Amino acid sequence: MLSKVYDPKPVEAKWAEAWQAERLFISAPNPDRKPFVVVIPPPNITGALHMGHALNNTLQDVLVRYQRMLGREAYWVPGTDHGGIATQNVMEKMLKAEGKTRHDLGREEFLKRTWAWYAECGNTILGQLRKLGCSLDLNADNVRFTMDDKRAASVFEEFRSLWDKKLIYRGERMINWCTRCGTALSDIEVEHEDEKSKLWHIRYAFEDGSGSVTVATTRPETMLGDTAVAVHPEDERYKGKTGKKLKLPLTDRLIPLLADEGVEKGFGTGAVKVTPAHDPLDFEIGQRHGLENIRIISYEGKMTNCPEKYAGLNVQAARKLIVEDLNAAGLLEKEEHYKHSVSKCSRCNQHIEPLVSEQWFVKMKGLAAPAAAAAENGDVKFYPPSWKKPFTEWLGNIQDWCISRQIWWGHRIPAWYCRSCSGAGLKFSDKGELSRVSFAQGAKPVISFAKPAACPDCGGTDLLQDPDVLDTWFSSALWPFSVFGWPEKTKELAYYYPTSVLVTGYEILYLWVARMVMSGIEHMGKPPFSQVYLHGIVRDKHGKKMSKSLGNVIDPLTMIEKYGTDAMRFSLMAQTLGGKDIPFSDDAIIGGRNFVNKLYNVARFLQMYLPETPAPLTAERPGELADRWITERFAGALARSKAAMAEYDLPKAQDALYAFVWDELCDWYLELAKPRLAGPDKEKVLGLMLDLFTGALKALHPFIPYITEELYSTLKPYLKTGEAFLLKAAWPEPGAAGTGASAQMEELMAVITQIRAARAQFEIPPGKQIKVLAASSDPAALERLRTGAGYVKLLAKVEDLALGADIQKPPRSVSAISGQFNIYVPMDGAVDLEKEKARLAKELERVQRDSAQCLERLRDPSFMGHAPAAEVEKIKARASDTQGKMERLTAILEELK
RNA sequence: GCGCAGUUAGCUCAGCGGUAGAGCGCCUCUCUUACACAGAGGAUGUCACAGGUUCAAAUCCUGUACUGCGCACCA
Repeated sequence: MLSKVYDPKPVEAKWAEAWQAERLFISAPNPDRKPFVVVIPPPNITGALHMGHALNNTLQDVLVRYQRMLGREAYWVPGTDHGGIATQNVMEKMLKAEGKTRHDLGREEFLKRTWAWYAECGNTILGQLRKLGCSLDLNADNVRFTMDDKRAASVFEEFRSLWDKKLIYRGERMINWCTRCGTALSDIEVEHEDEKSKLWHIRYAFEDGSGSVTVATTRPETMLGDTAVAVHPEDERYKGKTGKKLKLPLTDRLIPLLADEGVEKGFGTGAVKVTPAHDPLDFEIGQRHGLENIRIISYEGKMTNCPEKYAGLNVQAARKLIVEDLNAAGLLEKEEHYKHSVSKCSRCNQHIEPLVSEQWFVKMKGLAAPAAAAAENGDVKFYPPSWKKPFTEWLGNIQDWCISRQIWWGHRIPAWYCRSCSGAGLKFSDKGELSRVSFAQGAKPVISFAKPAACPDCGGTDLLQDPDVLDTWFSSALWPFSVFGWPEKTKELAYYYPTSVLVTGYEILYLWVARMVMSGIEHMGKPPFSQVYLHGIVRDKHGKKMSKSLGNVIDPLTMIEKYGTDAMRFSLMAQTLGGKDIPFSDDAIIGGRNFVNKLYNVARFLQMYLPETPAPLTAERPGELADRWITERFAGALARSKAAMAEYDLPKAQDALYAFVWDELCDWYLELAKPRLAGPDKEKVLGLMLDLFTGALKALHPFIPYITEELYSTLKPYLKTGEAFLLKAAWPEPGAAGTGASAQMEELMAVITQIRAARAQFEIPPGKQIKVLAASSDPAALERLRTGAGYVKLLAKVEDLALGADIQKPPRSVSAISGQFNIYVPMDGAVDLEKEKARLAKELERVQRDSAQCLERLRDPSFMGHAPAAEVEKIKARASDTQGKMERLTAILEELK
């Protein structure tokens, strides 16, 4: 006999291995079948998988396994993402531990190391996906990487084609600069956070001595780059003063006071200092008035282009010193506490410096419009649907996308410059490497994947590649078709594109999903998927975001080690609803583990009765009430589960099966079957149990693949037909329901429950066989109970069940009411009369309340006049039912007096 | 500031017009040869608040309050 408790570890390892070795998850174009395609959101190669990955990949796996069992040509395409800044940061952290920076290594050596890291980390991630039970073919020939050769070809094609269409351009714009990461970022890689700060009021005096203007600012240090002060054109306070010059404090520069609609009259003093090089609004004002952009903060975050005193200071230090100097000069009018929103780098949490810089951009408006239309007209559908609006609104307000990053790890921008023709447009580092490019100062690009043999203008051969790399999302945007070899016209691309559903967290809806939709339409002519399933974030049990600093991180691998993969998957699926965030804890997993153990024990139970030498059982099936009932219940559970799957309601789909197995198959049917397994019906009953249980295993397989595959493999030899692997089996078809067995069975179940309750409350020892009497004035009901007497005797431990229309309550007995029946349980000794009275009185009260409610409604003319007939009938039936119960209860209570 | 979600049993959440539900936790009994990772029984709720619609509201509408999340140039 097997152990009482299931040990998932060896079982999960065995099947994970077998599935990969047999290559059961590989797919090939098959014109006879409809494909079901999912591309994995490729995990960044930044370390181990976390709980979010566990959720994301389990969701996909459930969908893919389910569709595979429904007969679709299922293909879930695996891969990893090079992860741009995120990965570079990981590398830099490791270097820091060695006391080095990437500059100590140089670009080439740094990239060599990162590729080595990719080999290591990429494999770790694939191993972890395998552990999660993902039905991904993880053999090397099937795994993609966003920076492998084929994907590099896709990225180049994307760049070239957008460049040719003039959708990629280079220009000087306000961008978000992270001084820690040392690169530009796109707008959506910036997070906003409220921060306590101060609002400083600074006085700028007019050149002509006619007083002054006071500006309010949260960033006094940027005043060194001011090129104007602006007020609203209709602000009375500044009537006649605009156009005059102001003396910029701490410098010898003069700046104009000008009028601009962008200034809000109500805020502060109504006058705003204008620093076009370091503030987005100021940049716009500057553009409108032709102001000069004076960059006083360097890419390193240090003061520059300013009086020597401040040069080289970091922003914080400069702020402190400047405030002191202004105060000393009597120009600081006041300082107030102020809370405002600051920009932070989503990768390293450092403050972002907005600054003007020449970068590569993609023009987005024209790309966004068809993507928004696809969402509007339903070509791309969202689950939950509430994401459609934010999606289309974001596309509607889209800004151009800054795609160049001043880092090393990534797809290098395929632009080359001739050293002699580009002249002053090329800037070099101390080491003589090309460090920055300026088209404004004369750099001329040649777009090419490989180094061009010669400069098309002068024929020179000294060409240098652009030092920047592309935003990591630039390659991710192509993922649903680059994985199939685009721009090559492969047969995979033709068969699998567009994919079926994209499953991802809502936090990358704009960063990734929107861009995939745009590039899919642009390059393939169709959106890359028709459905988007957006899930929430896995949080700790209190709903807090998991983070290393809070110490509340739950590691999926630890959970798997402790409870098994199936248990973790089960509990994740039980909680992921409506795209909401998921509070997760050890406690939550235990329910999953217990269920897996329950299944395991059902199999153990069956094995006790199955012959030792496996052979298919008889094809005959039993047909008594319990058999018809359980068959009907299974059909219902399958139907509910299937319907829920169609709506992406995975918890409901799973729960329907869970409830069937536990509450019906185990708690009732299996108990009822026990004696029959020792009798002549043994093989037929066993056959039905095997049908139902293996059916449930199939239906549950997408959720808990390991235990179901394992149990199926042990039971398969007893089945007439069986597939080699459960995962290749067909998902069971719901059979017919509504044979009437349920109502009849439930009547008996209610009687059993009543007897059990009486036993428990009057402390009749659980093992003791008792005598029970049941009376009813309804002969048909009595007949039904007579037929089902065996069930009652078995499950309520009754050795003698007396039935009759005129049965009287025996003295020293406990009473209960169930449906049509008065049930009496004679007691050995004296009955605690007070307890019995209290129990019945409580029941009477409940019935009375119900009855009164029904009668009141039936007396209410507006109810009778308005409610649908069916509803009225229902209430009438309830009224008569409760009336009967009341009378019977009252009679019993009367007798007890 | 604008928008979107949420507010139901101690906890996590279902239910979304016709008698308040599940899982976990809690209490009582039971190690009955599938399972104590179990079985049987039990307790627990002005369904955030205020209005409205309706014969009937946890469920629909309006508003308020909190909570969370997006978006936003208020210096």
